[in-house]
Amino acid sequence: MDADDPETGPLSQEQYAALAEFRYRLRRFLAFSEAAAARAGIPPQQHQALLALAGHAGRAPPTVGLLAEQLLIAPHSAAELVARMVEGGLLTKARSTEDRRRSELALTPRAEALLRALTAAHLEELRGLAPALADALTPAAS
Amino acid sequence: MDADDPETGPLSQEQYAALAEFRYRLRRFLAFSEAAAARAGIPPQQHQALLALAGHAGRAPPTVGLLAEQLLIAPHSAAELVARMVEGGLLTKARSTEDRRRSELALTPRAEALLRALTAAHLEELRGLAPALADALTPAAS
DNA sequence: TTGAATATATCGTATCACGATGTAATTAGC
DNA sequence: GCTAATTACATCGTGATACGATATATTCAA
Repeated sequence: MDADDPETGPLSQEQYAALAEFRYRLRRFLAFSEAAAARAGIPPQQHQALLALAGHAGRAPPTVGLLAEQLLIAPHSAAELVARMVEGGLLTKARSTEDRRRSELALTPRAEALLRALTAAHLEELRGLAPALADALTPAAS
Repeated sequence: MDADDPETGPLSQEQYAALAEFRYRLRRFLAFSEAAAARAGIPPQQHQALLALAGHAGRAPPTVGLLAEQLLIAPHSAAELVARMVEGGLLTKARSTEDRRRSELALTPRAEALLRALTAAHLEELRGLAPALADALTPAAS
């Protein structure tokens, strides 16, 4: 643990405080996000899935594997997530005709409406948070 | 859901992509952090607890309730977390003499060493991440 | 002093991702 | 074109952790 030089710089109290502050702000943002998703009636991870899929639009049709990559979860966890979302009427899943191992995913109209409202709220929230986050970040890494 | 104007701005594809990118970078940072904690041999939440407590130093002695506030978890969840950390030799817990309902918390030497190494690694990681995060953030909220 | 509020603790539960494993489809090597 | 290896997704049982409900101890207010 203290194998590789725990004295890599004296690590001032200010640095602990700055990093703690940064993580606190991050938690607040994530809490805001989770609350917003909950108000919209979906689990936070499903919101993230919708955003990742929508953010990918324009490129190749998104698959279960792509979702796993974007959310940093195992492929079989993504498969379970997608199953829940299909059951919840947020996604449609269709075997790819080119590679029948793959399932191509698409947002339902309901999911698109949810994501639109959630994204607007998040952009609004970030407008206020961005400066504070940047501030907490810059002195920490200086 | 689409109760309050889902058309608050057309929400371009770029905005979805930018927000998705921001969240992806956030996930990568959090994944880095969790991996670093795991390498140090502690659960990520225990690392966050150590950081929150250390970042608070200089003010009144930290308590279970303060930890709950900083981590955005319920007081009784913080009590459970602290119990695990005391058992793991990371924290000491002592009833306050002023208000015997409170438990004052302190890091053990082992915890301080762990946190020192973890914080150094995180500041290093943030040095590289900060610009990218800021970039992903600014256009999103513009 | 009695009741309300505060701080922490305990117990059972639910969620969600994971590990291990399995199946179907595609590709590589020959 | 046939077998082996790889890729993509799926299923089942498990574990960690935060929560709700509740309880106890302590302090504060009137």
